[in-house]
Amino acid sequence: MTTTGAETPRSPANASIEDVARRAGVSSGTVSRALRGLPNVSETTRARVIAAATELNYTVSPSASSLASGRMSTIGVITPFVSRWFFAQAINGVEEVLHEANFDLVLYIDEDGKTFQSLPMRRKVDGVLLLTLPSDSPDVSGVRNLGVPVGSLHVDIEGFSSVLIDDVGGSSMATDHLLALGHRRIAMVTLDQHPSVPFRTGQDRSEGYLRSLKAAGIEVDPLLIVNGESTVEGGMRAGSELLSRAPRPTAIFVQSDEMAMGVLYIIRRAGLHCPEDISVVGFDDHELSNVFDLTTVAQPARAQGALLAHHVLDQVRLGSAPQTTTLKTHLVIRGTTAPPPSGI
Amino acid sequence: MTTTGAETPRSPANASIEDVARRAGVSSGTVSRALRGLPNVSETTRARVIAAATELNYTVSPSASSLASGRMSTIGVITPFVSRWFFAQAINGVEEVLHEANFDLVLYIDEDGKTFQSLPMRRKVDGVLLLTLPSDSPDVSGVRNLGVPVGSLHVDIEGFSSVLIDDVGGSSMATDHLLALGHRRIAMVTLDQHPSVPFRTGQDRSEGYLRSLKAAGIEVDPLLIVNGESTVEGGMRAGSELLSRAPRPTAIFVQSDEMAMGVLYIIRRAGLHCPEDISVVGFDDHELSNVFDLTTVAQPARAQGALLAHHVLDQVRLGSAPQTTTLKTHLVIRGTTAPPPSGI
DNA sequence: CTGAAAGCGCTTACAG
DNA sequence: CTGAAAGCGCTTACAG
Repeated sequence: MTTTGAETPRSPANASIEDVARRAGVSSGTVSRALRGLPNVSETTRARVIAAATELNYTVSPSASSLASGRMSTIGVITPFVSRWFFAQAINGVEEVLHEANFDLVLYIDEDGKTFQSLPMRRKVDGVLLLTLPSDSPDVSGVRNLGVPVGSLHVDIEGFSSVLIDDVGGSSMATDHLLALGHRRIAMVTLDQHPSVPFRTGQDRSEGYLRSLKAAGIEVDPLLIVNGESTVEGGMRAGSELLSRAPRPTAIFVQSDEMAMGVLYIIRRAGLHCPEDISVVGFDDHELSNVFDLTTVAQPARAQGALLAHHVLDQVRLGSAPQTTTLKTHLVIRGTTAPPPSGI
Repeated sequence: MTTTGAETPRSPANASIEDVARRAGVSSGTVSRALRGLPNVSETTRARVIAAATELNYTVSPSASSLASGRMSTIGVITPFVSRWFFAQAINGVEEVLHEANFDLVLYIDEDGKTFQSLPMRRKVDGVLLLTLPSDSPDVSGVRNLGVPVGSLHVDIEGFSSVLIDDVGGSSMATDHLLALGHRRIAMVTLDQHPSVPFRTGQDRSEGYLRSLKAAGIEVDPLLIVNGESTVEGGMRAGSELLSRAPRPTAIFVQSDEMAMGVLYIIRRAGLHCPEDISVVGFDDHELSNVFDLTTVAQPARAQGALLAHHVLDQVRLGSAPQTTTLKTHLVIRGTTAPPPSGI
């Protein structure tokens, strides 16, 4: 097989740093420094090296580079789902930041915490981003012993970077909005609660609701609080249950938009109208929320992922300390909330 | 810092293969063979090595292993979105298979085909899975020149493995269903068409519709075919347009469930009822389709990802030839389709 | 500013 | 069945 020139090398068995060094008339050490933009390389030499590298279509061998330097340029991301709105958005934010920083994203989808035992990312990542925690036991010691910076979303763990949102405040806003419209009989559909896990999301959102009711002098009716299991289907079940209460609630605060979609479905299916007969507020600002015309508490999921990635990247590259940031939420008022039916 | 025994090594600066060899009283070459389950190692030696490795909590250094062997145990996945149903499901399928095979999944989210130019996965993956193609020009030569097996979803490219579905047949089924219910004035909302790209999805789904109408002896009305831009919002726009036609169509075949959700929203918002006034069929069987009670053509997105991963893994590990598989679709009849209003 | 050389931690023919 | 040794392709003190 003859080649007609170096112009279009048909996968010419990847040039090595030695090839580049030879072509540029320098040592491989100099090539390494020049290509990585290190100081102490004359500009003329650097230019020559870059030219040679370009001509040879050279790319550094990641494994050789990692082996020699100990840097992997890779961040492991552990997520329970890739298909749910919040996680998908967070991953988008993470990916954008890592990509920009020339880090690779190794994805581990882990619903039940197996990854925390087998640690498949061991020795191949410079850092780990936890979009979730092991569900049974909050044992993150394996990840901690990896010896690399770790960041966690929505959970504040000693020694880890984290990004949180004000779940209490957000839920309180949602509840206050319903109160301001004149509602008194306000139900709540909760996320799954994890008693043994430091995920405070569900508890915090409940707390905001309780706090607002209390501030308004309204007694809490435990029959108006139902678990929606974090899913659309669970929201449907919870919605059915709440519609059967007598007297029926005039408004429902739902701790996630996906569950709220289930609730809305049930309301419509029961022949009721939202918001004329009953108001609904969600939490998330899911991308379909506007399609459902759903009033909701918006949280910046993508920004949370991006920020978490930045925190961990700072630790990896600058050796800085773990950082914790709490992001704001805000109420998005759409068409599923209105004053209660006048008959009540 | 003193250690109180080898039981709970607090990140003991990662044992190397030499440490294991010393402890087991063999050479590092034997350790390598024993741990990888290669033949030509006596079972007693293997047991000794495994014991030593366990005691030292040894894990092979991926970069050293890759450098020496040339194998990366990593597959690159390029996807335009992680948040859309089809891609999220496909990624789930891919991840499961790769995880099972002990391969890492490096994720590249790439909406506009940049990845095909910069090739960030160069020299670090054993194979590439394309859940998308560069949108401007169908130039996959960069990926091809990577010199590793490539698989593509929904596009059949020479030299690549691929997984396809019968889009023509599926759309034809959907249209036939509407015809069987008695509809004659059947509109269609199309996916974005990519004239220069070998993505046949949109064209094929249109073809199935046209074929069924033709077989039924119905003349195609170009005013009843509108582009929905592949999004919920696009579906809303397309829906509005179609509702303004006179006479109004009695049914709409929508080429994706997400667009169909937009169409359903518009129908409801126009004060019309589905399916009493107008029927709608989607395509996908999106996870929210049952919430919308949407009749649709189901395609196994997760299985497609899994199968594509298998195909490429076969090429990587067995050196087998690229494989192409076409998967079936089936009609899921729910509540958005019914006979046309009797007045018509 | 640059080079020579050690070293990163494995895998893999090659002998035996 | 096992060992000695070369080699994978870089990075990084260390000299100069």
